[in-house]
Amino acid sequence: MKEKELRRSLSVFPIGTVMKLTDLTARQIRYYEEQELIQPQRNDGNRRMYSLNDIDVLLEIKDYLAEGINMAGIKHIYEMQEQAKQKKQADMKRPVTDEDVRRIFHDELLQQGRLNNTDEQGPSTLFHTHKLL
DNA sequence: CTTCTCACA
DNA sequence: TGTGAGCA
Repeated sequence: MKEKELRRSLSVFPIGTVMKLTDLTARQIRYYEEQELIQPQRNDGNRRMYSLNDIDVLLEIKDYLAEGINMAGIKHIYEMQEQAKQKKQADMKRPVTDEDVRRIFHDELLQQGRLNNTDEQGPSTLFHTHKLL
């Protein structure tokens, strides 16, 4: 069950293929990389090469965008996933404190608030992001 | 032909 | 985000 992850991590698709698979423009794909949502590798010719995992993330981003979440919100979602990943180990040994609960609750309120604060643009939001949180 | 970076009548 | 320029 490890070879599979390794294969999904292999960067073998040029941006053109990713565009067709995700329906995103090259501009958007490169922009999301700039936002550190994906980290495609480069081949000898400086061409970006994407992995299946990169494509999965891109597809997820497209869904979040469709649900009205802006880039700031999406970045926070992935930031939290990373935090949860690193914190998981430590939390395994340490019992959950009330401060942990407060932090989690605080982050959720932050994201929900972002739906109203039009710090970016397209405010056709105010939808139901609750099911994601 | 495809992708890259940079810039904006 | 789109789009076009000028390269590789």
